[in-house]
Amino acid sequence: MARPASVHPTEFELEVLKVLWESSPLTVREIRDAMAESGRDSAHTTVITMLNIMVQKKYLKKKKQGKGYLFWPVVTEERISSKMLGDMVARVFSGSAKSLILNLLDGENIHDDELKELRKRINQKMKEQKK
Amino acid sequence: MARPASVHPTEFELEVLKVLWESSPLTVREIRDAMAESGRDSAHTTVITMLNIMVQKKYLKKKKQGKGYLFWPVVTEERISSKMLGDMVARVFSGSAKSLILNLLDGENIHDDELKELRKRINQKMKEQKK
DNA sequence: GGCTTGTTTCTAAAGAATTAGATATCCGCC
DNA sequence: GGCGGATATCTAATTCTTTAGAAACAAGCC
Repeated sequence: MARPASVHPTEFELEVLKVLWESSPLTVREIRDAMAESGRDSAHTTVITMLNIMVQKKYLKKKKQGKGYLFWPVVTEERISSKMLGDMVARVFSGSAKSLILNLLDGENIHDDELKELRKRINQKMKEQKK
Repeated sequence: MARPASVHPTEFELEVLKVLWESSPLTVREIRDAMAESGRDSAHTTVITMLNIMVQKKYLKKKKQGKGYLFWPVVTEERISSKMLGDMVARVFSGSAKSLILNLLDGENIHDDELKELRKRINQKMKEQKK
């Protein structure tokens, strides 16, 4: 009878993960600083709170080191990205990955050389599926 | 000092929108029933509450008709989809639409004829950009 | 030992999302 | 005009997310 927990990392959690995917393990201070760099300047205690929640949710692990703790991710970027993307395909695009891609192609987001790369990858994929 | 409002339609709101994009305008009862069909069976008053919130948020408009109201969307599916997708590209894929698409292609989500269609669309796009 | 500095734990506040009951209102019908 | 059924409004409870202060604790230094 209330709001359900998000199945994906929340906004804050995703930012933490991005920092740690870049380099880990890190201390709270290092994480805090990296997040402040990219615009999210939270209090030290806030970051600790969130990190502990993320350990609870099994996104991270921590280990005592000296005064404080070191944190590192136990989920991969690929896995999280795929899950979030899959969810969006299902929920927003009624299960059609194709229509999602068409939507992107209609935007102005993709460079010429990137298009070339995508076409190559599609051809490859088609060959594989032939087998 | 609290959670910021979502810039996108929430889970519930998206389900309402999907119903109304399919066919509109509809009464509360019709919306409620359609949502129950697809698995979300809420109380009548819950649906009313959410619909009014959505009118406030400018997702819908309503108009008196007989006893009750008729509701219809004032945002298009394309617009909402693009926004949500753009947000995901930015937040999850660091701004690279290409890497999002590659992620999808690596899955097992796309049929052969769909791949063909995508390739066609990419070729088209490349021609356009040449100009 | 006690102070400083940096850290964590405890606690709780506030807004957002979701839920829905109790109550009020409207409209057609007898 | 009043009753019954359908509808809407008001109100509030619950949980999640985000925030961070106050207090506790650890470690090195004088």
